[in-house]
Amino acid sequence: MLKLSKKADYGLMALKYLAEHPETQALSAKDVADAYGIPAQLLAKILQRMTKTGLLRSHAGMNGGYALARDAREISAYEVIHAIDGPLFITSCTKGAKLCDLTPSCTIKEPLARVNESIAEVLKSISIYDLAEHEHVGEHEAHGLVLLTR
Amino acid sequence: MLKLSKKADYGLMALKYLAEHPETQALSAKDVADAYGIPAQLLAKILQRMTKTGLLRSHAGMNGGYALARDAREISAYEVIHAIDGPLFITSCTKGAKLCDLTPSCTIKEPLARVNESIAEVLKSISIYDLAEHEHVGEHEAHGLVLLTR
DNA sequence: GAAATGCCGACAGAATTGGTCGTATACTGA
DNA sequence: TCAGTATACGACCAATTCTGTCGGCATTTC
Repeated sequence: MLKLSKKADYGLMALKYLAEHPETQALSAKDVADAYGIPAQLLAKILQRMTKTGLLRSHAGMNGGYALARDAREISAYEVIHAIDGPLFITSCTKGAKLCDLTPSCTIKEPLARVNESIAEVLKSISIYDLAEHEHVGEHEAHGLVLLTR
Repeated sequence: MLKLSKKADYGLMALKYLAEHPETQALSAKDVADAYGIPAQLLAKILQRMTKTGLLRSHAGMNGGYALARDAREISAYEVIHAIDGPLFITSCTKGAKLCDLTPSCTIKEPLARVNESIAEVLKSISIYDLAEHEHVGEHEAHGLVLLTR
């Protein structure tokens, strides 16, 4: 429970991969899928989703593919997850429309909404850049991450 | 995505309810289920789970039921969720046994594990007591929660 | 011993997620 | 302008997970 969907995982992996290959103009869905052994068509759909929400730029045709729409530092894990899995988040009674049908049950919701916020904050504080490996500087970067997310 | 299971929700609600009725010796699964309109048998199983992990004390027979095993302040949301939904947590490739079967894919895991930690910390910082309503002192308590979970 | 309750495993139905297929559209280069 | 490589997108099937139910048993009280 409380785990990311595979799609979100794939999405994060893909962005990470793109972030690690800034030299290339664009990478096709297949390129990335092959790199990680992800079903190509599925990943394609995921990338398309992210394109629609402005995280990626796409280009059809030969040598086409996807590229980050912004600097990896400017794309948060939160955005990725949100783009792929929708509005998201804790507390199964997704508020918005009507409350938890039955009874004034969900008195729990309100406090949990705060937990929600906290988690969102954590995810927002992580960027794709943080996920990517930066040529063995890893030692230090990793340390930074610890502080970031603590 | 990333939402609590209904079971976890139910569990939290039930504990909250118990915390709000400290005067009674024990409340039966049915009592609680009726109070919130939750399927009684399902809730029963959930309460049993929590009993096994030591969050609740149970007592069979007439006027039996469940009661918190400790002060509400000493039971965290984390414990509840953990008891109900198992070991839990982010990153779909549940590490433990083998890694993500395919390729050295999950280079993402490591950084996400930290996110995981952060979320766990947040959940650990919330107690059942925080969820319960304390006779209109609410204003202040709620404020405290905000700070807590920032 | 009967009623109320907890305990537990098995299982069925529902919902969600993961993954595939087919087709249309766009771009590139020869 | 044609062939090949890509993305775009909707429909759909398959697999898994989650929710909820049932049945039988154990324990306690009256």
